[in-house]
Amino acid sequence: MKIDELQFTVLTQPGAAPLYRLVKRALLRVIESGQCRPGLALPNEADIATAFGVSIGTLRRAVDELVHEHVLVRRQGRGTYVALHNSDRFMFQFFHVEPRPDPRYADVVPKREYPMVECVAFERERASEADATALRIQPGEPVFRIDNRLSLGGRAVVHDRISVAAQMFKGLTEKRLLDRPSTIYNLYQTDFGITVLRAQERTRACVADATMSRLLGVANGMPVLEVHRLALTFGEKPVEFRVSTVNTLHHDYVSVLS
Amino acid sequence: MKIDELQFTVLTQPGAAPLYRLVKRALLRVIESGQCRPGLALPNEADIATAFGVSIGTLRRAVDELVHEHVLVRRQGRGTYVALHNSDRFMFQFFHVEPRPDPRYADVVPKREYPMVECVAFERERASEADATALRIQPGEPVFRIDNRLSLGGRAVVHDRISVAAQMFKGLTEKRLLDRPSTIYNLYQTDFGITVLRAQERTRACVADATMSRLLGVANGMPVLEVHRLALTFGEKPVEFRVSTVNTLHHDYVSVLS
DNA sequence: CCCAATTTGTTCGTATGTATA
DNA sequence: TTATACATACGAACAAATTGG
Repeated sequence: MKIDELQFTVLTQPGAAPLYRLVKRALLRVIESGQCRPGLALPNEADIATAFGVSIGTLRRAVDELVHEHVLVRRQGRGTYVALHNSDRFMFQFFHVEPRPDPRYADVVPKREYPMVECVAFERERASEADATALRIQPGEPVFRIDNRLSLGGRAVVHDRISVAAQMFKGLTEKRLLDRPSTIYNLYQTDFGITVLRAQERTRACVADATMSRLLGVANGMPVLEVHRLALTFGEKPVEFRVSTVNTLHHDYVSVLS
Repeated sequence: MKIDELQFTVLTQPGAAPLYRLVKRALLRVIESGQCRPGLALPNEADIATAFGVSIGTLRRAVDELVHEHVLVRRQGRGTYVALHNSDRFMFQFFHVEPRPDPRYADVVPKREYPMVECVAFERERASEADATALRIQPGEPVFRIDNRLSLGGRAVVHDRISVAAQMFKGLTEKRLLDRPSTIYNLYQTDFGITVLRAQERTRACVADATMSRLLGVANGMPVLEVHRLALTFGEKPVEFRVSTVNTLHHDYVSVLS
């Protein structure tokens, strides 16, 4: 990507936010607008800085924040890239289920494992009340509903029920979903230009109903974890509402507070 | 705190980590050593920079990282302080239980509420296997065991079973625990010089046993959330092992992935 | 294998703005 | 008002990683 192919504006009104934040927002607009697709390199820092009419230090500060928010990725000697959702980094930013460690080998860090994903159902339905409030659409509006089953070490551990607004994912089909080469968030990004930046989760303990006990191979009435996740993109816009049901008999939901 | 009262060293061997990281570690050593107690201000940036023999930009970069890790707090026009564990910020860094929002009022952000804490038991016991592996001590070594019950809106929601090495908390008594003016992590910090920086959690769904159903007022056999938390201080040293049992009938365990 | 070009990473120093006491 | 301290912005020089010749 060359600097003279980019359309941008840096609104520099006095008394507003610091300059590096204006630059950051300008960069965000460039990225959101799709002028610089995920995976592509930005022009080099010196060129962007002069094009924006700011010093290189100011530009670097703006880029620093975007790197920290996983919007950009820097590689010394190569360039700065729009972040792609296919690396381990992004896979495990949103997948937190791990086998429970054997207490006898406490110091052994359990190796994070890629889940095997199996699509159980793909439907076009009408948004439920819960879908609608989460996705900020009207109840009854069309949604795609995807049911996936995730396995670790050959054992079914997680069931995901995913709802996305059909409006936002025009042309999504079961085939395209099944043929995706990487994660589902990578599909959102490459095929629909939607980048999931962060997610809110609400977790609770529930009892496995008949369907879940069948899908996860647990006894009926066993306690399971239920995680309600709302995934957001730029501007806090909701992208996906997902209810994950986790069999925590042999696995844990892990997180780090820092 | 004046600059000439500080003992410090900046090991600057060529080929090592970048200078700002060496400065960061030097600052960490100063803080860990207790020369600068939590709540106190550091000397101003210019003085620290000249004392360390680095530029102000380099020092600021080191401080930036420590601020990001909640070790330091900056206040424009006032100074830079060693972070204290008494603010909302730190309270809610480690407390994530919120009332379940009414779906009819989805846009209303539930106001975060301070839990009412009630000490149910305080004992000096011997470390179990689980305590020992988590806290990296020998099984049978003395530990303090604290059982707390937390209520939100007058309803008991969480039970915490806390284990800490007696070795590390010499002189802890039930009275000192009960008389604490703020959170328990604030007590660790002010009375024992131990700052909890981050924590790892493993969450699973369980069935309430007789004790828990009594303490939390849930029916026997109801599903509850069980959160195993290991709290860490400087150098990844374990401080506290805690098992939280959460009644998620009317509350959620919330988190943000970003 | 080494060299040169390119790009980000680190460090320096200075000047000015803004919040606080 | 004044002094102090952090915040922002600028620009230069060199280091380190990467790539391609």
